[in-house]
Amino acid sequence: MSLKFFNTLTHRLEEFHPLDPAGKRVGIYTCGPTVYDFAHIGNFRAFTFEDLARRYLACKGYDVVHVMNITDVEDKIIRKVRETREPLQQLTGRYTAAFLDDCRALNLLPPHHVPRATDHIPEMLALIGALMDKGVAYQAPDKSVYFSIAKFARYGQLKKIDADQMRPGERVKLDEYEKESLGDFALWKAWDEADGDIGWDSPWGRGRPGWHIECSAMSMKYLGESFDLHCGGEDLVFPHHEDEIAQSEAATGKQFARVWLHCAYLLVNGQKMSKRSGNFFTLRDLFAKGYTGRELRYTLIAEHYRRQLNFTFEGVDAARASLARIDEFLMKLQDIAKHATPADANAVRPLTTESVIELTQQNALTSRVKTAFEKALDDDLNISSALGALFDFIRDTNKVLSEGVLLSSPRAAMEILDTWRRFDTVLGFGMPQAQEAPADIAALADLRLAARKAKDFKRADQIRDELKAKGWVIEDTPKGPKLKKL
RNA sequence: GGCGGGGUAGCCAAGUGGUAAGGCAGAAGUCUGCAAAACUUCUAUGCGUCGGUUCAAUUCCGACCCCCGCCUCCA
Repeated sequence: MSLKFFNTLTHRLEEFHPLDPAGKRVGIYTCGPTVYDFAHIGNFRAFTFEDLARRYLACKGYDVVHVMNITDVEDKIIRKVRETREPLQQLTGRYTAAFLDDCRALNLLPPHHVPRATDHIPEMLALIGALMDKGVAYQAPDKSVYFSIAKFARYGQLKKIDADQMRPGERVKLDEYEKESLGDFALWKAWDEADGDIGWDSPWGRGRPGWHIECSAMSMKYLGESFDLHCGGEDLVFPHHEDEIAQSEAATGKQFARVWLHCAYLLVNGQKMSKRSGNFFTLRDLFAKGYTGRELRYTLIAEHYRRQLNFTFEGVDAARASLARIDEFLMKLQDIAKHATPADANAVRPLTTESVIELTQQNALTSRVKTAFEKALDDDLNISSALGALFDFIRDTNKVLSEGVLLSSPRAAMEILDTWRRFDTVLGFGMPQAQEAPADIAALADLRLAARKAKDFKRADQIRDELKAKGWVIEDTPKGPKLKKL
């Protein structure tokens, strides 16, 4: 089956083929955070979607090299340094560490390279130099260096921008710049007093890099002048990615990234997140409300990346309930698999007629879900369809379980768990861990069992309530009572 | 003004020219001392509105309404 992605560059669904002639290595560059504050759940929607793309490529057998930058010098950072007087490196170091913590909480696979902008000033200067040499960049009277979009005929590949129809936003004061053309963007920003001691020497004077140049310099350094995938939020399409293409391709004469993937915005209660409307959340805010990284991961990943995701607490609660269903299912299987013998694990135990039937029945379900899962994700990461297939599988297998068929077959349970582990390399939800009850809890459970046997149900229910208050749920199964941590 | 995405049950959401996956929530039943979990059944004559094409449209075409995003440093 072939993997298809919706390429922003061509605006079409395209079959994915790596640049690598061997068809093996895939380079992905994802635009990382600007570390001047905690990242919010909207940021993490993008990072989670990129993680899914990366994991799926790996699942398909590609050798993925994932690069994500850390923007650690930029206007907002400089403003914060000025306001707080905290040294730049200390400030960005702190928020970088917080960001990486959050990534771990969401079970995002660490990128293979996490380059910081300030560590790559020489690479950026070299790129700017090349653009100056080619005559597509110029130094303006304000000493800043700009890229001249008029010199790059292909400008506007990602987004059809008609300069005459543009309505400049309100965030930029045009008269602050001395550019030749409105659309020109800064490659190097000349130092001014507000920058304080932040700045680097360059052939064009002291200053700091423009926003886009770091991504071009660092992606090409780690992935080569041409590479496979470049991802980010849809808000980066213009101007950020457009400008990256212009400056990279103008410098190298080669195609920059071949496939561009952009995820849609996350809204909160139907509106754009903003601190003013009180619907602005970081991961920390949600942890404080009792939600886990895993629950957020499910929430963020469960909606197709090109559709707007409306984040609501009802949505996270639904994610929690869905995960509980999955966990219940997996723990039931783990319980059965626990009784496996070494022979089961090595699959050399002679099969009984009964277990052959069980395995055959289960193999049919398993192969169906594998096919459906892959077919769904091959289709531009259609996660809804993939999860649908998974829940179909859970229902069908539960049915077999409730008929008592699988209960005696640790080997079948192990095989299902193996299949699930493979799905989970893509989903990253993790396998649930049944917790052993501590002695005092187990003792209470024994007391309850004794009460039940004596038909003292009032006492038994009392103990059940007591256990619940201590965070343990007791379930009576045909094999006896089972304790579960809440 | 330009460009783009979307409107499917209470909520989230997949999908197809042939009569609506899945999850959450809800109802009833089986099981249970009672529960829990699981299973079974039920919950959109309907897929924004109005036209058109077709044997047949939610799916194609046209018009319209509504929501959302981007249009210079926001993932």
